[in-house]
Amino acid sequence: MSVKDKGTEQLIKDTAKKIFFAEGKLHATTQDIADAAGVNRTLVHYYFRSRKLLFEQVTEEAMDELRHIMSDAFTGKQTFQEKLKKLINAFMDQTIAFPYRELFLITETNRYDTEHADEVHDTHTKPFLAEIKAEMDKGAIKAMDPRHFMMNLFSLMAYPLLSSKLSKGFMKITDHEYVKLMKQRKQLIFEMIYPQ
Amino acid sequence: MSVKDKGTEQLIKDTAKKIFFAEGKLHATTQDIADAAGVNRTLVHYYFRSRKLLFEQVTEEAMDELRHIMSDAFTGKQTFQEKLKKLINAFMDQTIAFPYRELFLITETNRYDTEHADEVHDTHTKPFLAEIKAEMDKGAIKAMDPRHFMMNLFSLMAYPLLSSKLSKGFMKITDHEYVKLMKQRKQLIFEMIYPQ
DNA sequence: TTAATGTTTGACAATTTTGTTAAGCAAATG
DNA sequence: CATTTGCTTAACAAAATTGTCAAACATTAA
Repeated sequence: MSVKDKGTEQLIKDTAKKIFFAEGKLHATTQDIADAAGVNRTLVHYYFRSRKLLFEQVTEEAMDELRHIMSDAFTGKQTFQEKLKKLINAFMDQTIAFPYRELFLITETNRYDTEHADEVHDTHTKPFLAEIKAEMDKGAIKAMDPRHFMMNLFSLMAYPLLSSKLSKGFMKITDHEYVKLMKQRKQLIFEMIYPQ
Repeated sequence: MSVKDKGTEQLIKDTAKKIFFAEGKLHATTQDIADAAGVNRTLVHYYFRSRKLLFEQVTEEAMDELRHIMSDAFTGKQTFQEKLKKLINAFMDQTIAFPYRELFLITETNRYDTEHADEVHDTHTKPFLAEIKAEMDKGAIKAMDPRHFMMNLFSLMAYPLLSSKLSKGFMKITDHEYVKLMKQRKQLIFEMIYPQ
């Protein structure tokens, strides 16, 4: 099923996500989005009422996507090591496709001072933190505040893709080389986080 | 010398940096900046001609600040270990004060497709990468592409501060606790990067 | 076919943001 | 004291962006 076949509403939303999350153009106007989607700008208002509501919907769905990564990876009876690999694999794939998704969320939450869902913690994050703690007690990974562990993990996965333009400039890395480096990171991050 | 005493031009620039880099309000208008600085908006145009020129100046100075961190830390005859500590200390302090500085640079470079300074590499980054490589050859740190090492380092330093709102939400961390965690990271990052 | 329903469009209005101008003001220089 | 100079302001103009509306169009059901 192509992007076009999903109907105009979905097309507009997907195009907005592409512009925000993949291209990192956070200042895109409704006109920019309509143009990229190849539709009349009025349709943005027809389907979403206002620019703000489109943004809110996109933001909410992006938050959901983030939430689900952890619940997807950390359910089931696999070992911690296997779950961790699954998490790294899924998150990296998504972040390669949409490097600026979190950047969008951060700037949007800074824009208006919206507090975001609290129940997330209990359902998704808390079990994850508990498993980390258990793994530390076993001595499998270095003891530290599990929240530091989690921050380290997500930092190593997200930041290099978020800052690719800066990194390319500072380290003189070509686009081609950068892709190669990013592909190596799944394994590399696992080894840093979970030393053999 | 207080912020006010530096003259209006500097005051406007400093206020803009505070809004962009400290508060992460990337969509701030010239009116927002003028209000925060307590001056008439016309002064923004008087001193900087246009919004775009103010942004370019702020961007350029932020790039310079980033460049200097590495040259500052990596000149002199200290050991690699000492230089690394110096770098972590300086970068973390700056990032705690201005967590969104890089976020601003990333979105601005995404906005217009500006290529950024190449000579940076030779003067600052290349010697740093060479020292990393030497340290790996000595066996002091785990062997990998030195560029990965550098990415890891900056990821661990920058990302948790950049994403503090998301992290606080997902892990239910209070503002107070977050500050405490961030203060611990200087040491923690050094230990992750440079295992004893 | 006709009516009903949902979709798309262009023209227009409103709002927000940026940029310009001329005049006022204050310090300091002759 | 008069003048120059740089700084500041309010009022206005221009541009960019968002939002509205009625009419045209297409699709489906009666």
